Amino acid sequence: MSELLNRSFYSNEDVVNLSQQLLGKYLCTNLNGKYTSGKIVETEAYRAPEDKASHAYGNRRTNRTEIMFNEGGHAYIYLCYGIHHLFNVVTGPTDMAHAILIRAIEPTDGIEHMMTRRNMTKINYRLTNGPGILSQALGLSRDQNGESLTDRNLVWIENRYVSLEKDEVIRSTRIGVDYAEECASWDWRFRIKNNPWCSPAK
DNA sequence: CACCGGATTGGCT
DNA sequence: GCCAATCCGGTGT
Repeated sequence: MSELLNRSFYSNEDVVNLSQQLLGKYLCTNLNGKYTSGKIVETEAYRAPEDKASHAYGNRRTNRTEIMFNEGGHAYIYLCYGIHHLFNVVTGPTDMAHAILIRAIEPTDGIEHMMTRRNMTKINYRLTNGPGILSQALGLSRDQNGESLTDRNLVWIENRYVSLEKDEVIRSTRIGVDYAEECASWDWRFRIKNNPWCSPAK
C-alpha cells in the first residue's frame, strides 16, 4: 500500500519541516523500463532567499535555478564537480525557491538495476549512501531536471506509511557548505538514527 | 570569453 | 587522510 505524494504536500512553505517529513518516504524512478526505488534516509534543506548555501541565494534567477522558483513537486537536478548529478525536491509555492537535497536512500526495488548502473557485483552500503551515487543508482541525471514528481511517470515519491519516532531523527549541520559563511552552521541535515545506508559524511 | 570553484566520490599513500 | 577527476554555471572583463 502506498500513496503518491501530491501538490499539497510539496507546497508546504516550511522546507525544514518537509525535509524531516521526507525521511521514511520512498523515492521511485521508472526509466528505460527499469523500476527502482529506495527509502529516503538522509536529507538537507536549502532555503532561499536567505540561505547562502542555496543556488538561489538572494532569489538569484538563472537558467539553472529557474526550476526552483516553480511550484513544489518538481525535480531540481544539477551536475556537481563535473561528475555527479545531485537530486533535489523543489518545495513551497511558486516563487519560493526552496529545495531539499536527498543525500542517501536505502534500496528497496530494482536492486539489480541499481547495481548494474553502479557497476557493482555485490550489494553493500556504497550502492546508495551519498547524493551523487544514489542518483546514479536510480538512473537520474540532468535529463530529468524539471520533471514533475506528482504522477507516477519517471520519478516520484511515495508514502508507504513508515512512521518514525521523534528520537529516530538525527539533526545536524549540512555537509560541504563551508563556503556559506554563517549559513554553514545551520542544522538542516536530517537522517534516520542508526541507519546503515546514511552517507559517511561526518 | 576567460577564469574560478563546487550541496562528491573513490583510489592511492 | 589526501587529492584528482571533470564540466559547467556564475561572474567579471
